[in-house]
Amino acid sequence: MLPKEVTIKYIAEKANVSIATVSNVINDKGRVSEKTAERVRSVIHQYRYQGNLAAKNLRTKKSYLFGVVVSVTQPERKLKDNPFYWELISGIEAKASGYEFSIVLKGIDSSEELLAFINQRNLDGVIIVGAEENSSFVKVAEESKIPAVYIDSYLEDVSLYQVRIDDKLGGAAAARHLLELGHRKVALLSGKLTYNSVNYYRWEGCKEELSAYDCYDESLLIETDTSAEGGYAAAEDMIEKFPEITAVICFSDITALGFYKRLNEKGYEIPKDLSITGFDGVYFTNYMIPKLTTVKQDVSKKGVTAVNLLFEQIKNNPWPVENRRISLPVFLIKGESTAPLL
Amino acid sequence: MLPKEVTIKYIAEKANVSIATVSNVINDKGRVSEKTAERVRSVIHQYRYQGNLAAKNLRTKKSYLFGVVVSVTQPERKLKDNPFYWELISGIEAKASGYEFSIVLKGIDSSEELLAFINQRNLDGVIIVGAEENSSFVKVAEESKIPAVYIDSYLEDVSLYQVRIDDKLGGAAAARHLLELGHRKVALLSGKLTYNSVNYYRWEGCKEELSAYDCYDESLLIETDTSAEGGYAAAEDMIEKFPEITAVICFSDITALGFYKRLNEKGYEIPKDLSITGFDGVYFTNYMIPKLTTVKQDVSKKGVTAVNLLFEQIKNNPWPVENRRISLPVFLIKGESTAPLL
DNA sequence: GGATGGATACGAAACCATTCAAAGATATGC
DNA sequence: GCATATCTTTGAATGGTTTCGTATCCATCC
Repeated sequence: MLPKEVTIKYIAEKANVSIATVSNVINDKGRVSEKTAERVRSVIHQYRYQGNLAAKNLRTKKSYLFGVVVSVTQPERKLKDNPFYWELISGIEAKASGYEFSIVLKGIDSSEELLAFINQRNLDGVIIVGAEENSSFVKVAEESKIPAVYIDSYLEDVSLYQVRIDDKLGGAAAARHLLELGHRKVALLSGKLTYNSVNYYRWEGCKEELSAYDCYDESLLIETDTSAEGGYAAAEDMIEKFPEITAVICFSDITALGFYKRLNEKGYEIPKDLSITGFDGVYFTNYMIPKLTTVKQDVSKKGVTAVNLLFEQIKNNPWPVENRRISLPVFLIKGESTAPLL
Repeated sequence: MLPKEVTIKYIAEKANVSIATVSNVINDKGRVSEKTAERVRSVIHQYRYQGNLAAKNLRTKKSYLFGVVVSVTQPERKLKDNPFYWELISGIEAKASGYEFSIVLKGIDSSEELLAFINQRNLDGVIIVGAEENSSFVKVAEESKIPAVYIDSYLEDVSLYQVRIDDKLGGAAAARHLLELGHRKVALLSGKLTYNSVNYYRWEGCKEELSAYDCYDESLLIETDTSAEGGYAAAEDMIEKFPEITAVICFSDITALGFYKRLNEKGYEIPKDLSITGFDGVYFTNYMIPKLTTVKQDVSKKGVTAVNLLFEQIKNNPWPVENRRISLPVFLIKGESTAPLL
């Protein structure tokens, strides 16, 4: 005959010990004799006791939950249609599950929303994707003093934990690849190019590399939305205004996707008329026609790394500041969207 | 001078009322005079009091959290690389946020995992994506007696809340479209075709429509993985074994993506050599070249609807069983991947 | 003036776990 | 055999909220 709810108290009674002892057994506090512990464990098993997380949470102020915060598109409040996020979350989720943690996915609109989210939810930590230096998100997360890891941010505060890729090297790799193929008129298709953003460093890498060949041209730098629509729209402008360009470095695969489309509509052939490179190496790049040459990152690993960093903080195992920024490598994947300049 | 933690007790003291009164004000229980309520509210505001969710959760057994359960790929434990999921979750997240709920995203591997997840987390509800009739996931969710909504399931138990699209009609629409274009040798590229699955009904729709023209051919039904790889691999087989086919209905956009790729490699042209249709209408179909003809569903709305259904249950507002299955419409989007048979 | 009743405010229990100090039990050493 | 040290175990406090039943207040009416 099971009681309506099997609590620690119930287990204690059945095992003929105090509540405290049961708690000690569960949490492996070690001060319980093996004999007693065994008995308690068997009762726990018998009644399938599973601690009440809410009570535990209240007492210990730990929730075994952490937030994953991504910003949402403005008016419609939708998560951004970039498979990058899904791949990232896949990595995060897998790793977190291994630690008995669950993730709360939250699209955030404003810093107030973030603050309320963090404060109310008793989160044990938060992973913030793509916050920028001056963004209020960063301040909020810092002030609320919960363990945080920033993905794809370039924040100057060295005490913050950050995971990113070597964006600059990636940009440089794409540029070098095109330069080696003989291209000299290379356009850059960036997302919003704010200082210290992912796009900023990709741009820097490109710029340095192109400059080395003396062919960097500021007017060929286009900013657009990091979306397929953005790429599509940019293509329109670009090919009309700058007929001389022979290659385009897209700072995101998804803009490359849109770019392809518009180019195709206009009757351009890739890579014959124009060489294109992408960035990120999300799964669909393998299926683009022609296969996209792209700077690949291990997105899933990025998520895993962020979770690891979060746990180091949660376990109160602070790292020396010089190790708190982890930069993962990038790999240039040569597809068929780039060709030697004839 | 703020106390370390501003609790309801603290507010009560500052407002010169009892804890109970503060609680009543917060929860709009209405037995507080407007004068007192106003005073309490002002103190709450002054100290930026935000209730402690853990305590509230313990007391009320509500967590303002619900789970979104998707199954994971088997060995690597990764979320499936289909943008469909992300779009779905986008809808769910947006709607849930509006209700002050947060979503816990969980990749599930086994029914034990699901059970532990539901029991421990004090979830107020759970949305289960793509569970099949005989799946242990369904049993677990049913037994644990928490409000649940099934997305993309065909479960016979009429008491369960289910959201899906009219898969059969969608399949029929795709088939009819091709038939109208003159195609008679139409292959079907399905995902795992288990009874009462989404694929099953898409297949049924196709079958009936094709049969009406007396051209349904069982041997042209191919099962594959619902992934780009699956589509790619299937294309290989199909075009070699069945050179007579003139059109292919893919039961998922992502398989169509893989199919395109392989076709392209083999030198086939779409739609000249083969007409292709997809299913779901995820964002990238607009950017496929040629643009994919596909049976579109409003994925985001599907998520929103599921959340609504969940809330009806949470608010203990059970619906008559005949309204518990919501079937959303599908729309045939004519792209450029289908053409009249010459 | 006292009884009546509705509106308002409150005290205390309950939710379920963890934790700390202290008590109880057992073992050790002389 | 006794004092002391070491393990085990426990009672009680604690965390922050909701809720139920009761107490208080004040106005109204006879």
